[in-house]
Amino acid sequence: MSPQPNKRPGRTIRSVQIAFNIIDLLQEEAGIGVTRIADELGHSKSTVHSHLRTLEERRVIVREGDGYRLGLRFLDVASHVRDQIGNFDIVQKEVDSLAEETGEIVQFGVEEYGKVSYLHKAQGEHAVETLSRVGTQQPMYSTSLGKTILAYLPPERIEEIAAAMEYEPKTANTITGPEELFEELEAIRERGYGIDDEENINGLRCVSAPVKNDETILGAISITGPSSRFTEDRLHGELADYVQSAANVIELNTKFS
Amino acid sequence: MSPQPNKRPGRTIRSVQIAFNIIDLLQEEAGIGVTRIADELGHSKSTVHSHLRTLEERRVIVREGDGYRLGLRFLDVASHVRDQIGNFDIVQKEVDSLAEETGEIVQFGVEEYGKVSYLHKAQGEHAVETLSRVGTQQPMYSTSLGKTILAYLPPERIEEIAAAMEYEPKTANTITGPEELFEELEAIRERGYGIDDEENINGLRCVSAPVKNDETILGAISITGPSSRFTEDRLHGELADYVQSAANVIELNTKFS
DNA sequence: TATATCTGTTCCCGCCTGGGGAACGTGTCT
DNA sequence: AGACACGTTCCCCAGGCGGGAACAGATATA
Repeated sequence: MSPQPNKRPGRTIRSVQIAFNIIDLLQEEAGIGVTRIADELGHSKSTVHSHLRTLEERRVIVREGDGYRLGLRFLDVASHVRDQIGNFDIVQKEVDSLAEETGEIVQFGVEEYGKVSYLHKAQGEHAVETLSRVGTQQPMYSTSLGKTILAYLPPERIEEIAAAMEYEPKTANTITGPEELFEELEAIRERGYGIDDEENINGLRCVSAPVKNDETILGAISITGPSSRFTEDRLHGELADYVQSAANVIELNTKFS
Repeated sequence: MSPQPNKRPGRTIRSVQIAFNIIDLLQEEAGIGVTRIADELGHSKSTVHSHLRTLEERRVIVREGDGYRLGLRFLDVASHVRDQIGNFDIVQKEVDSLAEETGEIVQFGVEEYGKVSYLHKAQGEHAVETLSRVGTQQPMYSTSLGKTILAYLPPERIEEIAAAMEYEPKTANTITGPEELFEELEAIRERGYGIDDEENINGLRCVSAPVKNDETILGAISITGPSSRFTEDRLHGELADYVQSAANVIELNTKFS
């Protein structure tokens, strides 16, 4: 469940861990009850019971029929989170319109904990289905969004993230080590946009452009599609132009906020 | 902070309460640190510290600069929550298009814990600003969404919710007691849509139509605007037609899911 | 109707965990 | 240097929490 390079441990609180295990479980599988949860997590029913009570009182979960699901409060929290990130409205608008214009998948991502998290995603009409989903994370070395954001982070942050990185080859083209990565980052900085040439998923290519506020990078915007439609030429030409101008629009609108 | 009619208490876990107090606090005010949180909640720094560690490990919160904010993981959770509710895509599409068509505020809400929670909201170009926000809750007796949903809940559920209700007069028109409420619900069932005639906020009127799946109500869709534009005639004519046909579209598309 | 077997709930006990105080380390203002 | 923020760590001890078991309904099986 957690083969990730563990963070500094410090002191961690068991009850809270249990509570979030329950939440995680309910996220994956809604509508289950006390007994099922207790089995799944290896706790006694009474323990789970008091946790459910607590979470219910907090409106974190809701009793529905005979089972629980996550509460709508999370929608509220999510909208607060988006607001905290920066001017989300502009990003959303720009992503949506680019998706409509091109018909492909357009995403906006930011760095969090050394990974890329998708803040918003829009799919045009002939968009391919991908597994990425708003809020989920992907590695930085195998995605164009990740590499592009990484390229513009402060050098010490790059080092820090790169040090904790575990290069898992997702396809034949995936970057497999730091040297290769640093070269790639340099290339991105030179040309101003990042490429994913079937490095994360076979058959898919992406281009992405950085969105900066002054000198600090906020995130990146990318467009994704099948290699058949995304030829080398289009990727470095038309498509790169698209994401770069979209990034510009966002930058201009965020500048004065 | 919690003047609501308390639920059945049972046993509740203190650490988890503290954890969510921290989350709530960070939702309201991002970027604060250990000391500030400790002061605000009346706990020792060490206590707060271990909680923050736990939450950070869980990716619930993120350290940013010198302070914490809620993590993007919430976006993921939120999208799961929406999926669990029903076919959210259709709802979203229908709400958006109705908002664009009419230029006003359109919302979709469901009942949770005896209140209305907004699942989605879209504002057309000359939409008024309202305080409602996705995920937040409003009382059922003073909103058209609430009354409409309530009208189509099973009778025993209506009783249950009505019993726990505290009628707070928000404007001169707010419903102030059960008799009045039940009459209103009956009227809604007869005409098939609900009205809010400045009962929640002065100067604002709404119409809403129920969205059902077979006999169970899923939620309701509403349109909101200033009384100047929302005359009696338009409300019961054109605007009622709008929400009802939108509700129909949603019903037809959800039916086979 | 009785029996069995699922649920969810409650009770109580004893261990251990989590909350608090205080000391420590570090950086940033005077 | 000093003073005062901040976050972090350490340790203690009480009481909170996890767990087992008993209890209460609801549903199924005979």
